[in-house]
Amino acid sequence: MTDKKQRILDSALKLFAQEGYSAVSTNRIAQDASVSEGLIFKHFDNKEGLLLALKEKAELRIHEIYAYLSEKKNPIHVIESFIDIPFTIDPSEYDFWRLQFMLKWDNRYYMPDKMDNIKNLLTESFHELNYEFPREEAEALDHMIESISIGILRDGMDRHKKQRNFLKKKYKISIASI
Amino acid sequence: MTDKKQRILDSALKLFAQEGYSAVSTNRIAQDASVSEGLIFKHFDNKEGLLLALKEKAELRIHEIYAYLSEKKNPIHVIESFIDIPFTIDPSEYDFWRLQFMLKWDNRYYMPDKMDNIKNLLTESFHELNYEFPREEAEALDHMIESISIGILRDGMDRHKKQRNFLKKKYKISIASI
DNA sequence: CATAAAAGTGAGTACTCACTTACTAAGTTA
DNA sequence: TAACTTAGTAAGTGAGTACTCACTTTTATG
Repeated sequence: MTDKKQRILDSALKLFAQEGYSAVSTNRIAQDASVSEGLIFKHFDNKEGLLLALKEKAELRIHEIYAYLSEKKNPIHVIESFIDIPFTIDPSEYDFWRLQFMLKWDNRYYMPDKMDNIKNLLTESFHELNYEFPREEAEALDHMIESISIGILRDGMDRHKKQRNFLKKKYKISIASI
Repeated sequence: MTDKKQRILDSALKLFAQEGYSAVSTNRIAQDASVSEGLIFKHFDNKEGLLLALKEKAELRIHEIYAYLSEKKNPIHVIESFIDIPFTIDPSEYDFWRLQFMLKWDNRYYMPDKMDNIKNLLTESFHELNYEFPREEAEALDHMIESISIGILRDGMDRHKKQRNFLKKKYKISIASI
């Protein structure tokens, strides 16, 4: 990965995440990255290639998260770590995740849930803890975390911090006060 | 509202919801509505005017929902009706709501939550029911309903039906089995 | 060092974009 | 019925679009 190729990806990610894929021209990406427009096509064939390159990274990251969760032995720890996910994203990665969430609305690039593995892990965990409806419990928690993630990506982490401890309390994970 | 003006709005809504605002040209809208392109600008000034017309409707609908919830006297009924919301949307309105959710990612058109009134109503309800953290409880439920709504808009209602009764059970609303 | 491949440029290309203009047809009202 | 407004059209407009191509510069390797 050359320096300029990386800069193209950085600029594309930033602009796509801020304004949407269709609203950003290859010209603007080139300018933002201080690179000739032609270079984009040398490296990524076409505009869509740029987007696909960004999506590949996302799949890797999701798999990393899954791997991290699945090595936990205690089901309580799986649930706790899952709740922690949106609160441990580094703000420098917000653009990256924002783009992934935006793409979920685009049928062309929406992949029917890569997160399913993680949901299964949660279901198992709730099952081990003898919850009555582990599948539904997992979906409910997943929904909350998805929605909290969206909130954080849209207006920062501060407004959502309270939810973290509240949820942990709800799932009887021992920690400090709310 | 003339027939052609309505057809322009219908086509714009459909195409914006399916492919995103920026990805749809006024030319395509005109063709889809079987209308001259110029007429769009006669009626709505510019492309953005089209979007704003669609957004106005959304604000009205959200207020209707709020009014409907706020006339419930029993807090249990407020919560139950809130859970019901995504399951009672008519599929013919999916495009309409899909567009609203998509626009939440667009800083230019995102209005810091028109849903706040509804969240306050939920908080009051949980308070009346003596929940320990009514505010957080309301946010959690709101998050779940938002995320379920997104799921329904993306891949239909069937996959999410179980969640409805599960949630009602969780909030001790008397109904049949899950 | 010679050479070939890869990285990078910038001026083009055909086409699409949102929007305008000049116009006609169909009401509506005085 | 004459004057005026509104609905509607078709053919533009210049700016911007994704992408190409002929070319130069840099980098790696035998």
